[in-house]
Amino acid sequence: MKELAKQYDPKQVEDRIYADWLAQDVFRAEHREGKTPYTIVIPPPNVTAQLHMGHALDNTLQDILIRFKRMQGFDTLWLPGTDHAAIATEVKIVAAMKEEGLTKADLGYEKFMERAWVWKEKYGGAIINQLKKLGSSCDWSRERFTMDEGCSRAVREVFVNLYKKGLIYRGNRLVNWCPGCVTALSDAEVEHEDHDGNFWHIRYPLTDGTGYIEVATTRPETMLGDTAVAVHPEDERYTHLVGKTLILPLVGKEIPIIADAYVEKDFGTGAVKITPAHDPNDYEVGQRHNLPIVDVMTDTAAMTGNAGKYAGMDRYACRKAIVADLEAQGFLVKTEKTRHSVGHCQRCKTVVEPRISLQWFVKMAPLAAPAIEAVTDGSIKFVPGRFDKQYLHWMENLRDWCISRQIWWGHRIPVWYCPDCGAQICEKTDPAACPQCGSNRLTQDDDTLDTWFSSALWPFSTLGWPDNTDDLSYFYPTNTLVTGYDIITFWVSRMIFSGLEHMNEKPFDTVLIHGLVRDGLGRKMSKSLGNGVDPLDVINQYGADALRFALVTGNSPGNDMRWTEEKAQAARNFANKIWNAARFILMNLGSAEAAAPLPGALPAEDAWILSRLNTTIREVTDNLEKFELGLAAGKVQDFLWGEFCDWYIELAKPRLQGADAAAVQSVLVYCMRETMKLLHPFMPFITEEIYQSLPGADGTIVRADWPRFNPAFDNPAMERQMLLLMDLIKGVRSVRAERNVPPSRKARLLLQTDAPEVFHAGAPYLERLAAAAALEFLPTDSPPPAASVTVVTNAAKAFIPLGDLVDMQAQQARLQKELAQAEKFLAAVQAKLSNDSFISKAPPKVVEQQKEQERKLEAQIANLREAVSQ
RNA sequence: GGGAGCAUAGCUCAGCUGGUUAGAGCACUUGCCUUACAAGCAAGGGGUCACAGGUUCGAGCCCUGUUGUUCCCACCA
Repeated sequence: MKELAKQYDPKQVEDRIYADWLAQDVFRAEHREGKTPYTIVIPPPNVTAQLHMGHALDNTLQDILIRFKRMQGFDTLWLPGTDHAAIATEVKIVAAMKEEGLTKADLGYEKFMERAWVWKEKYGGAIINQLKKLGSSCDWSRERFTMDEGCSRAVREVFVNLYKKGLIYRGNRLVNWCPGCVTALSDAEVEHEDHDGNFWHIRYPLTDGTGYIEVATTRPETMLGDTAVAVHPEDERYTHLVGKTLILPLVGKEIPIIADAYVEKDFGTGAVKITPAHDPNDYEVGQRHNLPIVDVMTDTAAMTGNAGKYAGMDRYACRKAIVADLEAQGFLVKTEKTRHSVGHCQRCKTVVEPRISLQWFVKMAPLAAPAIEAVTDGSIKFVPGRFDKQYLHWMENLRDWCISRQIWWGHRIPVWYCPDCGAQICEKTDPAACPQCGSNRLTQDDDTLDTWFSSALWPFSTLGWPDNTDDLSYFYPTNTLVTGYDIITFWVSRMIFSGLEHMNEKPFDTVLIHGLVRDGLGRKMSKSLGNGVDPLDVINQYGADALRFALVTGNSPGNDMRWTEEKAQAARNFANKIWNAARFILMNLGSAEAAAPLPGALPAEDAWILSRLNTTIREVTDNLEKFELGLAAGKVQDFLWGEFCDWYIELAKPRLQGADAAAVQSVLVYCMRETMKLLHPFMPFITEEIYQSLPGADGTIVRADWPRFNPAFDNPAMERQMLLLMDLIKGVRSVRAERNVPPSRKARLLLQTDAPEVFHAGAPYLERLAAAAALEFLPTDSPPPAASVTVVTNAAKAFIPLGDLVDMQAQQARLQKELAQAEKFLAAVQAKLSNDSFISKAPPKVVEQQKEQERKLEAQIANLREAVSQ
């Protein structure tokens, strides 16, 4: 027998086992005759990301599912990869260049891209190794990258197809513009936040000198681009002024007063300055009234030449200057404090500026319709179901998707322009010359695509699409997508309409949504707060198994969780408990024959634990099928610790010295092995280590058969019988603890019972677990022994002669209290049973439970009454 | 302005389609180095399941309202 350490050390185990798995290639997906595929595509982390707790949770959940399905015999594929994360990555690269005093303009496109790829090679892949530390059983041979050759080809294919269907178009539109990243953004990439600001009331004089109109704005700098003032058509205060003109203060330009129902009469002054170039609503109003568009801001939010004397100023400096000038010239009526929503760039947090620019868009309405149907008709299910609403609400209110970005790191828009004839060419292969005029002076569009454009294709681009590969036909559609609720809009929704559009089939059937991992105070983990927990530190200190188990226990779909170190400690303690249980079993095996098959006729305790194991198998499997991973983890833990360790191993101890040692050994090994399988998806490393060391191990646990419910082991009668014994043991322990009797002080145990055979068989356990020096049976009608403590269960009365430790008065009080409680409970049970509507309406099973309860209580009360009167 | 979640023991949270006397971990109290484990064992204290109504034989769970809290969406300048 090999000597195992008393404490489990994950460091001695995890890396070695992971290396073994890779060496044996056990994660590789196969196409086997007669098997069913089960596929998960990883939400690709940003290629230069560092593993954080969100990744740890997301990937733990995926690994649990894929390991479970793999053991169930599916042809599993967990397809890994990374995302180029266009803006996020480019921001990092640009920041690093700045350290060297370089800008993108200094390098130019080609040199910048060279640098970017070098950067990607250098820093990309760290996250892949971190996923491996976590134990992720991805098929690494199929690892992909959103900008690799295949994914790029898929992007090109999709763009060209949509272009030719007229679903991609280019237009000069008002879009969200980030002056920090200097690019357009999609609506989804703008985060709105309430800010304190001012509401400036400004007087615009009428051209004819008969008065003025007062407007109010939170962004006075945009007035330089005003081309009208709008009022509500039915606002009596203003109707007589519609059609007249105003002089725009500071600018001196004449602008019309128009009527438009967009204006709310009761808000502000009821008159709105209209700046079509810098506000989405004003843009709409401008379109309706054919107003000119005056763009007053550059791509970095400085003022343009249109801003007159303010040209070149930053937007906020300009705001200050404008307010000062308005005040100085008497146009400023008043300044109110206000709180209003301000859009920020998701990546760099810069305040987003609505801006007119020439961008590419995807026409959403035709794509959204089938994507909505797929969820409403149930062919794609969110778990939990309430996320349907979030998804549908988003999908039903979509505006066209702005997909062009003015950055370089990404997929270049595959459109060429002919300077000679003005042709616009979009084909699957790069055009050498203009198909219309033959010009060879074609230039490609400078823009790149939104990073989500490529990740939207992830479930099929990674399987080889547009080629009809074996992987694509076998593994698509995928099965389960696991992700956080925070990217349903960015990613999940776009994968759904993309899959339906390009594959004619949904990309997955189930979307398992999880929440955020927050800190111990419930705050989001963030760099600025410095409250982030590094999963690698946790792995280093407690092990990957402990991290995984801590993340999954108590976690329910869709809900946020708080991370505290205590959770890791608890999980680590559990790992140690498992380790020691295994150590105990191995220490007691003696020889290898202990792997013998289970004996035919089983003693009560063996039948009991096998029945309990059996039930656990059924429940855990059921929970996993229903994506109740946290419940499943809890049940394995309860069985392993609370039943197998706390009871069965203790019961096994005396038997291991006796004649049926071999039988006990085989039950111990059997239970341990099956439990390791149940636990393997959650704690892959320690379960593999133990599985391998148990006799009879056949290869890796990764490919072991998932335990199945075995009707032959289902044994409620034996479970009931064991409960009688356990009740008595607990009762004896309780009274002894109450009197502070140390376990070393053994005492005789005298029993009065109608089921002596049960307790006779359990004698060794009573001696060991209830500190009984000897077990004796008294006739049921004999008087109690003197100076003894009395324990009452529904199956027995036990007397423990403890001499001077016995306090008869306290004992009477305790028994009276127990009796009162039992009687109260019985009364409640009998009230139900005497209620006709309960009998007639409650399911028979529930009625039977109550009757069983009544029988038990009556037996216990009878025993208690006797004990009290004795 | 619309929508959703959460509210259960001192703390963090489970509680699956309503069905025994509401659970776990941590913390706390007491006793144990019982030859797997002190990261352990045993025993124990601690909850009017936010509040108010309702449905039901039966409600932590379903319905209505209230309060508190978190989040998502939204073009009131």
